[in-house]
Parts: sequence; C-alpha cells; structure tokens
Amino acid sequence: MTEHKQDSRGRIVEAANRLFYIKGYNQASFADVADEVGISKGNLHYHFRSKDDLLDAVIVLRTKVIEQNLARWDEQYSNPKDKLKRFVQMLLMEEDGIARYGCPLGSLNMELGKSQRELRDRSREMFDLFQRWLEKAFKQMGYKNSLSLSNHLLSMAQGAALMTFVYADGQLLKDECDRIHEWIEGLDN
Amino acid sequence: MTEHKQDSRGRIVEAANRLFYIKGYNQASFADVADEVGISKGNLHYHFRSKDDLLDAVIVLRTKVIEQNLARWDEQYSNPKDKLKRFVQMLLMEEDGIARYGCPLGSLNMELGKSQRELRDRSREMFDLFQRWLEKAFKQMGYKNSLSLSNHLLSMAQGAALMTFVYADGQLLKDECDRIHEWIEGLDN
DNA sequence: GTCTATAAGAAGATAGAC
DNA sequence: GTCTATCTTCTTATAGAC
Repeated sequence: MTEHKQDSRGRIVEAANRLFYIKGYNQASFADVADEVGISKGNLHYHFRSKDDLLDAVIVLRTKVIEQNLARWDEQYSNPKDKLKRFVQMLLMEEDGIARYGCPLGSLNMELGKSQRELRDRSREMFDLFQRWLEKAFKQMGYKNSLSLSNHLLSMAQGAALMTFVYADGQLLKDECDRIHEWIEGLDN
Repeated sequence: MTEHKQDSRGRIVEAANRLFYIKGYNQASFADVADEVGISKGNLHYHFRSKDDLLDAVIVLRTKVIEQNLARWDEQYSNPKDKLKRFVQMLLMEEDGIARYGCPLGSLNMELGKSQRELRDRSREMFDLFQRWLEKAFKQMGYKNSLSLSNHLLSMAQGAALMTFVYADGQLLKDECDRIHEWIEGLDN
C-alpha cells in the first residue's frame, strides 16, 4: 500500500483500459500491457494475479468514470431533455475513437458475451448505469414506458456506433446523432 | 475434387460458420472446428491451409446465403416498403440466435475490425450487400438520401441486435422491431 | 516491488505414414 | 483424404533472485 504501488497499479489499469479498448480483451495479451506500462510481465503479475483480475480493475475504473460523468451531468442539467441531449453529445465527442475502435461498452460486451458469461455480467453493469440514468430522465418527463424508451435510446446509440465503426466513417455517426437529436426534440414533456 | 472431398469441405465450412458465430472467430480454435466435424486437425489443414482461409470460406458461404435471400425477397416483393419490412422480419426470425450470440454480421465485424484490418474488409462486404439492397428500395420510393436512410435502417437493426444480446432478452428485439416497423409505415412513398 | 527465468498449456501449422 | 506425431510460437502464470 505504498505510494509506488499505487502509482504502478494506476498506470497498469489505465494502460490495460486503453489496450483492451483498442485491441479487444482477448487480443490484448498480458505482455502487451506490461510493455505498454514499461514493466516486466512478472511485475504485472505481482499487481494482478490473473488477466481476469486485471479486467475487473478496468471495469471498476470505467464504472467510476461513468458514474462521475452522470453525476456531473445531473448537476449541470436539471431539464431531462437536456440530459438526453448531453448523452448524445458524448457520442459525438468520442467520434474518433468510435470510428477506430467502436463503442467501449458495446464492443466489450459483444466480445465477453460470447462464451465468457462470468465476465459478461460484470461488463453489462456498465450498461445498467446508463440505462437507469436515461430511464430516470424519461420518467421525469412523465413517460410510463421509461425503461423501453431508455433501451430505445441506448439501442440507437449502439447502432450508430457500430455502423460508424464498421465503415470507419465519422459522418455516419454525425448523421445518426442528428436523427437521435431530432427524436429527442420531438418528445412530449 | 472427388465427391468425398466436396462433402468434407462443405461440412467443415458449415461447422466453422456455426462455431465462429457462437464462440467468435478468435475464440473458436482449429481444434474446435475439427472436433465439431469429427475429423483430425491434420485433415482440417488438408482442406484449409490456414484459419484465415477457413474464415474466407465461411464468408463466401454467408455471402451466398445473403445474396440468395435478397434475390428471393426481390422476387416475392415488388413494393419497396414490403422489402424494408421483410428485412425487419428477418431480425425477428433470428430472435433466439441474436439473444444468445448477437447479430452474425455485427459481431464478426466488431471482432475483426479490431487489429485485424485485412479480415475486416472481407467481413464488411456482407454489410455492403444489405446496404445496397436497402438503398435501392429507398431510391425506388423516391428518396434522394437513400444511402443515408439505408444506413439508418441498418443502424437501428444493429442497435436492436446488440441491446438484445447484451441483455439476452428477446423482448427488447420485439420492442425495437415494432418501432422500426412504425418508422417504415410512416415513410412517404 | 521489480526483475529474469521458466514452467505449462494452447494454438496454428507442418511432415510423413497409411 | 485422413490420420498421428511433432514443431513453433504465443500466452498465462509461477518461482526465486535482487
């Protein structure tokens, strides 16, 4: 629990987070992460018993970031429609990464969902954070089917991200985000 | 080019197609495919020099199936709106598979797109088939932005499939397909 | 905490017998 | 065409020195 250990651990998790996103969890090896951080594989194993352990730490980090963002948006926007729009804005800000590597949430869930069901559940919890936050906004607007609307918005966002990635074309994301934006504007509240 | 070889080859490609879908390309090993078919790894290598070769054959098979379906739909439906609806109906018919393993096209593209760019292009061509077919339908309806509309429909379909997979919930697919269906009904033509 | 060395296993691929 | 045996490389993980 010394300062150095904390520093190393943090740097490892950040590097793993980056590599798992860029290459995918299964395609990013322990050695890749160690190289990225500039330490040995043996040292990496001192900090994380297994690769799954490392993924767990990455998910904890991502979860923390998501929760911080949602909390900040709650502070900045009281109008539920503004909250929905802020969600869409996030996509546009991530245009480059999405076009290159896809949505961090969607791609991780897609990868882990296949034949790695234990890890899938941990990964899905990040989706739940957005799902519940958006659901709350729709409920605030007076919708009874707020969960379905939340899933619909998530669905449109994921579809936009996937198509943007497949064609590696940021314009696709802009077009879809425009449509989502119009859809939000047209909602009753 | 004997009868036996053709039989084996066909069975191998079908098994690989199934396993690549269920486990993902990188997670399905050569040995897995050989076991599934009931032959040895060595024999599998006689038919396919490399795993990438095998994937290529799988993509050729999938491409053929897609082209056959699109051609059949063209015969069965002359009204472009009916064509769009038939596309959505395909999703509903694949509900079980999508909830368990995701969309075959979307998941393969997502997986290969990350750090395997050569294979990505081959995989993307399957998307192109649907993209062009849908675009033609929108053009037939008199839309000038037919490509954008085609991408939008693909985007909604992919989003629906991904959310359905993440939550392993077929109801999600039904809800989203209802929305897509309404969207199609509301189009001018 | 960090390193080197090494084990143990899986994966893709080849060689050669039948 | 199909098999067994083998090779090589990669990957995860451990052991032990510093």
